[in-house]
Amino acid sequence: MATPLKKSACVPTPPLDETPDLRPIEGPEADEELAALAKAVGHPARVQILRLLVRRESCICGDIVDELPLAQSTVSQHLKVLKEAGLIRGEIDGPRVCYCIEPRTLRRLKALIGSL
Amino acid sequence: MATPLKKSACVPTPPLDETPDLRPIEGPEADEELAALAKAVGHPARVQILRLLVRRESCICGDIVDELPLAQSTVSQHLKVLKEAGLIRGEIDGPRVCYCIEPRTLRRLKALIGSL
DNA sequence: GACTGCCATCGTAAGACCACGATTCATGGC
DNA sequence: GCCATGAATCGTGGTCTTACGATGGCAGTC
Repeated sequence: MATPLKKSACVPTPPLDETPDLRPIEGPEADEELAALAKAVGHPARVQILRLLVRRESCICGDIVDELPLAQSTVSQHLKVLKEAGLIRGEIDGPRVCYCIEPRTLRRLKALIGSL
Repeated sequence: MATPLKKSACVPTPPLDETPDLRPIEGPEADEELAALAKAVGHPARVQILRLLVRRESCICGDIVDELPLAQSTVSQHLKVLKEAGLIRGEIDGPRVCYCIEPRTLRRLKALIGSL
């Protein structure tokens, strides 16, 4: 069940990309959703991580640790928060893990913010 | 120095509205700013408050307390968070206080989110 | 002046967040 | 099999939220 890919680019960005979101842009559930996403973005380190991942459209891994002035465990926690919010995705690439933006969720966040 | 307005609509929305933002959309300061704004939005009650204030383009006051299932003091705290983030403004209108959206900051938030 | 209503603030208790070092787990190379 | 490496998780403090009731201040009203 191994990925037959070279370890160079580690899965740039997943298949689905343009399917529209069917969920409502407002209402109680949308409020909860927006709050959860905003909370995940509500820390400078996580904003930096998101920026890093957006900039390099392909994904990186523990280079994030080198870019941030934080301990490895702390960065890992921030990554977990972002992953649980659905804003990023982590894929195992051999010994390391590569993270990339989940464009669908990011678009969702923009739509929700835009509805304000 | 009293406002010569009837107490019906309590200052719809302030003068300046269309002046463009000169601050950069990314960089360390922008990251901090986005994180602070997102953190302020990162609670369902505050999202609801923002929605309320956007919906009624004029501002309301303690009606917010009636709309939310929270104690008056809790709502007041949430209002304080939003005010300190610069997302809303509170003006004294006789015995009550009227809150309204600060459109400039809201636009700033949208721009920052949009830069992701 | 006394009273009422509206709102902010204080004080407090429970829980969440943030950061770190230490540990554990998985993978690939030897 | 054994070791190195990259990453997640654990455990621990310190700080920040969140919620509430209680208290305090201020603008109008009587």
